[in-house]
Amino acid sequence: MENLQNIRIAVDAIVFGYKNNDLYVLLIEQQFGTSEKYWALPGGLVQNSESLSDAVIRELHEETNVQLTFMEQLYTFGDDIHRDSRNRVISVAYYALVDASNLEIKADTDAERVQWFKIDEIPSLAFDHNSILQKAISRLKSKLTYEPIGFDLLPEEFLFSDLENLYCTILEKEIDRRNFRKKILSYGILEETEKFSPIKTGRPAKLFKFNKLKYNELIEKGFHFEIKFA
Amino acid sequence: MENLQNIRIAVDAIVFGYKNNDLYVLLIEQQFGTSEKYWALPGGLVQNSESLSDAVIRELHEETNVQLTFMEQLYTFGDDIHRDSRNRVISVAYYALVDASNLEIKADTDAERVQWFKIDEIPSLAFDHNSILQKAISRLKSKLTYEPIGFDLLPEEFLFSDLENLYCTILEKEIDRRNFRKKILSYGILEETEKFSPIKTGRPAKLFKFNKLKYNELIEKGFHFEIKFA
DNA sequence: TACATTTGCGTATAATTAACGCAAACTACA
DNA sequence: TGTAGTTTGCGTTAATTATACGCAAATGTA
Repeated sequence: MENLQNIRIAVDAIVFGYKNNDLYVLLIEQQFGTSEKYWALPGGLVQNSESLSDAVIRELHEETNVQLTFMEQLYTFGDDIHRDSRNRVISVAYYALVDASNLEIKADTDAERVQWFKIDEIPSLAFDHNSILQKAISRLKSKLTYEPIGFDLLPEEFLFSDLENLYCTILEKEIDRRNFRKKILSYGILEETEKFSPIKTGRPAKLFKFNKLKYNELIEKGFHFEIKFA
Repeated sequence: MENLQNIRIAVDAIVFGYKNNDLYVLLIEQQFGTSEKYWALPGGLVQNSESLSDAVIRELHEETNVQLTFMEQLYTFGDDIHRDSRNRVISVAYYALVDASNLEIKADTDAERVQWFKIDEIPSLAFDHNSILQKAISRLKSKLTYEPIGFDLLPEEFLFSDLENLYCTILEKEIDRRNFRKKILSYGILEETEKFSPIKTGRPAKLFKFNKLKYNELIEKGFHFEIKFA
């Protein structure tokens, strides 16, 4: 009377990068059959003896060579039982961040292309990947407001104006530069470096670092990071 | 060269109820082998042609007869590949709320007992269900502060003091009764009824209703529900 | 030297949160 | 019938936080 379960389980990754004041996502080109090609989120089936997060790491390593700075489970997509037309596949989606400022992705092979896409220039993707991506974007937006994950999209040392632009572009909001700076600095989670920006226009700007240790200490004491805008 | 995937996929449900100023969770007793019995979260394997959320509803219906007022995916547990000692099972956990104020759960059979447990009197559960439950509790706590799901734990018509107690007990915080009332009322998402509480002590209290329509209208306009305490 | 540009610090005002006072409306009981 | 006990419902004030700006400092460039 045992009714054998015939459901496959996959992982998919939404990898975000921030570069030149724009948010990007990493896509790969997949071949279906002999002619059809589709851009899709990197991912694939989970192996029998690897954890879900290991599966994501492995798939990303096979298909790209990005260095993740943050990764978190997003959602499990399994309500549309025909999301993959060939078999029933349930997908556990993870979203991740990288410092894309100076990043080379794996060279293209004939079989597979890998490419950064601007968030507002996403093509029609395979399966339900467009809606998965939408969910990831909305999670990224809200997470950005209550956890300091913006730093994971920036280089180790960054300008205040970069951080500010990151928030503006991703959250698609105007923001008062001076109040933003005041607020972030008041938290005491940034460290000033001795270095200055190499940019040659306007007053030279200090480079800052995110002090994760200090942040964790504060969290212990009940601190709560929050960035809100009107 | 196809390596057949041998992973099962299950759903588990964390059902919360609020009764007599205490938070409860619904557990069932499972039999392992001939003698071992363990309390566990309701749940089971997903069928080939049902969606994940349908699977949760079905399992809950088979094992209990609770009427859900809210349900949402919590997390997918699949990093510990030995979480079930018999097979590799990945579990998609959902948490749900019910109005437990006047609720009969399904009568016990010999095979299976169903019971409400106070949140601070949870026994040692099967598999990794204790840690799943912990994650659900912490999600419930944070969700309570930024979405009006507290009403889903109360009867249709409730006293302000009930709502207040619900927040106090679940969040384990003191809270100024008067400021809490002021804040909630200022949102304009509650409706006063003509009725009064049947409680015979102190000044008679009005019964209130949550106006979900009004709430949704406000959300459209950019409203954001939030309850914070020191 | 004047100008454009961007950084970094400050201040005034509005809005919100936190802390508390107290009368009203009931029951219970002497 | 009146007094004590209890809970509700509405208020006021002080402290804190958010918002909206002003402006000088430090560079490169014309």
